[in-house]
Amino acid sequence: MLFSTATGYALRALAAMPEDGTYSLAKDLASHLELPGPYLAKILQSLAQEGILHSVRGPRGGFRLARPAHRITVGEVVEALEGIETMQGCVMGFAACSNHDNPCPLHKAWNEVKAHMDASMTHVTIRDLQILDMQQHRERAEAARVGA
Amino acid sequence: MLFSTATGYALRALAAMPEDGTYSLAKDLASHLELPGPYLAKILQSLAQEGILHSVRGPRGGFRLARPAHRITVGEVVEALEGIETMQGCVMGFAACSNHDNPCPLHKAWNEVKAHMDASMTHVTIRDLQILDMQQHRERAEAARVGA
DNA sequence: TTTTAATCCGACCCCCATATCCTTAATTAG
DNA sequence: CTAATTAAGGATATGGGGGTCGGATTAAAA
Repeated sequence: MLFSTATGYALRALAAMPEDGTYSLAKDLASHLELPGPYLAKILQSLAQEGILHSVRGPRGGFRLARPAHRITVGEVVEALEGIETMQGCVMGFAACSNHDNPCPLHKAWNEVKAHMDASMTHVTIRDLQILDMQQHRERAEAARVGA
Repeated sequence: MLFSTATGYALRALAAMPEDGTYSLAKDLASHLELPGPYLAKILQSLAQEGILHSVRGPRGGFRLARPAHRITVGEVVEALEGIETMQGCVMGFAACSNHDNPCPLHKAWNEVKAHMDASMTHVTIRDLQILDMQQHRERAEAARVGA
C-alpha cells in the first residue's frame, strides 16, 4: 500500500468510531478491528494531539471524533501521521527535476498521479469510509450465515 | 519520492554509464554523481546479479550495461531492487478492497494511478534517462560559465 | 476519600533500509 | 610469478517505523 501501516490503522479506526458523542476505548477498537492494541492507542494519541480526535481519561473516557466524520478528510489523517512529504519531489529523486523545467521522463505521469491522489484525499472523508465499514460488516455477517 | 533511495541511485548510475562496452568503476560513478560509494557498489552488485549489469573483477574491470540502454526499462530496475509489491494492494490497506467488488473510496483513483505508473515504467528506458543526464550536464556547464 | 478505569508518556525491542569497512577472490599488467 | 586493481561478500553501525510494556496522570464512581 501507499500509506504507512499506522495511517491505514488510523483510517480503519476512525471509520469504526460512532458519531453519537460516546467515547470508544482504544482496546475495544483494536480487538474489533484485529489491530495491535498498544500501537493503535499510540496512533490515536497522535490523532488527538493533532485535533482530529478528542480524548478524555478515566472511567467512561476514551476517544471520539473531534468533528463530524464528513469534516475529516483522508488527507488530513495522512498529513497528521506522515507529514506532507510522502508525495513530493521527483519520483526517482533526480535533483534537477524539481517541478519546473528539465523534467525527468516520468515527471508528467507522476504529476498527474499526485494531482489525482491529492484531489481524492481532500474530497474523501471519514464519512465515506464509514459506509464502506458498514458494507463490510454486512458481508461478513452474510458469509457467516451462509458458511454455518 | 516514491521509489527507494537505492532505486534512485541505481537509475542515476545506469543513466551515467557509457554504452561503448567499456567498464565503469563503482567509485568513479559515485564520485561523479556524488553518491555514497560503498552503498552504490552494493546496489550495482545487485543489478549485476539480476542481469541488468555485467561485471568483471580486476584491472580494467568494473560494471557495464548487460543490454543496450533502450532495452532496460525503469520498471525492471525497480523490480530488481524493490520487488513488485510497491504498488500493490489497497492504498489504505483495507483488506476487503482487494481489486474486485466493495472497493474503498480511493480505489478507483488508486487503480488509475497504478495503471499510469505501470505504463510509464514499462515504456521509459535507461536511454530516456541518458538524454536527461546529458541535458543536466549541459545546464551545469552553462551555469558554471555564467557564474564565473 | 479511596478505588478504578482510562489516557498519556516514556523506555524499550525488532526489523529493515541505508551506509560503511574489511577481507577475499578474480583478473590483468609488469 | 608477483603486484596491483577491482568486484564480491560478510560483519557491523545507524536511524526510523512498527510494536510492546509499565508507570504516571487524570477523572469518574463507589
